[in-house]
Amino acid sequence: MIIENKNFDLKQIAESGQCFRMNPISQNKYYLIAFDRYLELEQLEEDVVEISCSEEDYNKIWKNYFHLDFDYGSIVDKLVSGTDNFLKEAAKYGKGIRILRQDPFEMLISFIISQNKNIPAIKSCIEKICEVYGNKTEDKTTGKVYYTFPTPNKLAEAKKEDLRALKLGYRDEYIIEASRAVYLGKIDLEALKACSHEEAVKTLKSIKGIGDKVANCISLFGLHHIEAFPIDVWMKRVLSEYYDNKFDTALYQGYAGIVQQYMFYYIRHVHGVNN
DNA sequence: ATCCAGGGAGCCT
DNA sequence: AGGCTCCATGGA
Repeated sequence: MIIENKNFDLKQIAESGQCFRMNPISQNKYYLIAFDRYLELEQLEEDVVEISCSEEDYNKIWKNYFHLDFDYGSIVDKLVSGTDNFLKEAAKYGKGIRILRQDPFEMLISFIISQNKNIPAIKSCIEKICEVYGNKTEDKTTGKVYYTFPTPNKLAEAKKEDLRALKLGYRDEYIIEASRAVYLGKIDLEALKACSHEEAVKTLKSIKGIGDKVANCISLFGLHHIEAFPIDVWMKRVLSEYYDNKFDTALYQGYAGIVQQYMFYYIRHVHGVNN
């Protein structure tokens, strides 16, 4: 079905570093694996996207997933007409980005894997985990075969040596411990959606292998706390090169995570990163 | 070949 | 609170 929505750009979303299983098929066309489902999307024109799903699934799942009921335009307008020159350019450049509502457990594991890796390496590790611990599935609409993201149970039972064989490095025990915490109910990810961002970060950081940055990414991309503000090497670069390390997130109270995504996406572009 | 990546734990001031 | 060092590995 065809979706018309402003500030909805597949390329920008796929390259924004928040999702690791959305990749190009051809020019303007992407596939996405999320919630055990496979989806194809094509950017027909600016603000017009064709999605390979029924209207029912769109309303039930994907509208929510892409945060399409939220007005990004007013935030972009505010930044573009504001006094912060870096944000002015950043918002202009990434105005089609949306913060996805992704599966919390998938984000938990994905961002544990992400530490000290570049995005292509993260993607490759995640695909390997899915191939070994996920379910092989065939999409009825397109006939494409894909692997779902593993359940907490499956990863909780994984052996350290087996994960190490997938080249996850020292993150193997972090993954197993985090999966056990979720499987055993010590960490209730659904409950963390309902509580505050600060409380969620505090709880996530109690898991070994999760520090401030990863916790903020999980909070932003998995729990949809859009006030989260993850600071990675790219954001450190922005904050020191453009703000003398004095950026005030309080100016963007309640939606700092969206501002963060514009900054992250733009600074990588400025430095010529192409993945 | 060398550097670096959507970092964090452990240890030291 | 802030600064080291080490960690395992692949992409650029």
